[in-house]
Amino acid sequence: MRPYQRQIAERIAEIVDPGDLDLSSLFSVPPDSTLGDLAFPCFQLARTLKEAPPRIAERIAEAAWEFPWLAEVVAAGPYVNFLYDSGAFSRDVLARVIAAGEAFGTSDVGEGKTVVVEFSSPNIAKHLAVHHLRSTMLGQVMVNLLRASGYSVVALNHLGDWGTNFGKLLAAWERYGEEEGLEDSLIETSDDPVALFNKLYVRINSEIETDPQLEETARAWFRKLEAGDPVARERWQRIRDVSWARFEKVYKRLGVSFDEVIGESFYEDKMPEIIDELAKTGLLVESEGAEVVALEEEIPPLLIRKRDGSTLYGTRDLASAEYRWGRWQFSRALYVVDAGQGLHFRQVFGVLRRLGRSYADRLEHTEFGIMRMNVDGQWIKGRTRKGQIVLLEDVLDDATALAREVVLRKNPDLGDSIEEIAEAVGVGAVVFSDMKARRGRDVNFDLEKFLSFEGETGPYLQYTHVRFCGILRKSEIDSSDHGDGSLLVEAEEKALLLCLDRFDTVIARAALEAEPSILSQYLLDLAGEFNAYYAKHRIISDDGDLTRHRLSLIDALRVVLSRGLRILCLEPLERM
RNA sequence: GGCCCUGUAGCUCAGUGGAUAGAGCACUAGCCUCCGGAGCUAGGUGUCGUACGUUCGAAUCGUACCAGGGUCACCA
Repeated sequence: MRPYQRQIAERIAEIVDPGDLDLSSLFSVPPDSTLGDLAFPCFQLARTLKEAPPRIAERIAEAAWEFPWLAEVVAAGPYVNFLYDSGAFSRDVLARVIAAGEAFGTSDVGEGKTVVVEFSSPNIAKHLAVHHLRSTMLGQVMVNLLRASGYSVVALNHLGDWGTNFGKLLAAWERYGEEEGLEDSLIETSDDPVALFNKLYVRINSEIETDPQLEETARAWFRKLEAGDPVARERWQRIRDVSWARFEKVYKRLGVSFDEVIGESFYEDKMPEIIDELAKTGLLVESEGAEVVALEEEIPPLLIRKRDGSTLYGTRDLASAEYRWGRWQFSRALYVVDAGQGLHFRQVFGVLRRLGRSYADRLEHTEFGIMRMNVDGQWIKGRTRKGQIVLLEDVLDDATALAREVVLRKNPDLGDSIEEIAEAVGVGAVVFSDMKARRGRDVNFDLEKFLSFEGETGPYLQYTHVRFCGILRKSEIDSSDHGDGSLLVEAEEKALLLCLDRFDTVIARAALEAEPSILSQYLLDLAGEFNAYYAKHRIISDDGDLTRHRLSLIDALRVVLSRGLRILCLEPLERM
């Protein structure tokens, strides 16, 4: 809690006896800034004190308040409103921001704790598509938020590199690889080897429909892969390598990186152990020829082994949870996976709970809404098979091209840096539009909206940052000569300082709730407040003292916006 | 049908049980002698899906219902 609020809560506790009521959780913000900066509603106290709220409010307001930073304490009906002294408040907030510098907003609540965040997790032999954007960016931003809160974080990519479909791919490779241009020696040097794999996959799927025999060939190839057959293994490894190389290019553009890339294949030899345990404890039961673990009444059992004895991805998720716990002893483990898998995770977590795993309650499915594609005017859930897949790279390219056009029009003399700026603005627009709404909401993939640069958008935030930089540059006053803020008494300045004051709690809440939009909304708020202020007041004026104090505010705003943008994987620019 | 999620302005969405529910987009009218107009200001709309309940107080919590979406065993 912020210092002012804590001190006020303590003082109230001296004036009236709160019993076991936690006063600090009761504060709110007055609906109108002219009423005050902090409000204390007396309803809860009325219950314990058996006294009317307005009377309590009066008693509190009339008591002695001797904090130098407090200008006014007034009772307003059942509320007590506190008005900070503008000069003192400004000085205190700015001093905290300047002292912390780029570290402002960070905390140590997570110190000594580890959080594992599984996100992105694309399938190899395919391209990253727009629908991967959500898991990828939400996950990376959660990682950034948690790190800002002092947690040690493991950013984990649970690569989809295993399954019977690779049997199909290997069968296709053997059958018509050469004829499709997949000459062995050329794979690594090909422009787009992943596209070749895609073609093979599509082709064998359509051929399987007319020739069911081929299905058996594919299964045979997968068995070879499982058994460690050198040819199968080598080809699979190459598919994995070229796919990863391709992913990394996109990840780099998005500011995404991983500490660990552990594919599903990794858990192949780790499943028997947990299956044995399930069998020994009697949880594993036979059902319709398959082996399952029953769960509570309202959710269906988790399928552990198919009729043919092979495992499923649920089995792999059990093994991966065991592995992660053993290796990291996490205090939280997040699965950044779409909401369509809600049942699956409830089943997996449920099985671990039935096994008595202490860590089961630390697993969180931080789900997000699906991305819908517009097909003939209808918003539908994207399907890879129908070929309407939109490549993530293409979206980023479109965004960058459009950004380049706009930047060039608005600011033609940026020289060589135009390419970098266009990339930052374009990608920023796409990323931010995905971070803006609560993660649980479904999003319609509307390219026009993704590429919008006006209103509540990424470029708007970047533009605001550019303004900060422009002012600081133009003033030619060194930051060591900035004022302490005690001259900042305008209402708009108070609003901005209250905004700055909130930053650390915003980060903390966003990390706790694994909800990037809390930060996005906050930054929009900050930028909006600033732009209104900027239109109304001059920062650099003839009044040298006032100028120096206002520059101090601008510098603090720049620090916070820059840090917030970085956490959201947007680049804070100096010019655009 | 069971379970999960979502219903707030024409559209997209904010809204930690507290005072008169807010932004952006779209539409209209303004604002560059002056820190970057990707901006700002002013215009107006709401049975907060419906009903009942809990509470001093409900968009927020509970129950039921309505509507939309997701999901329900041998894919991941």
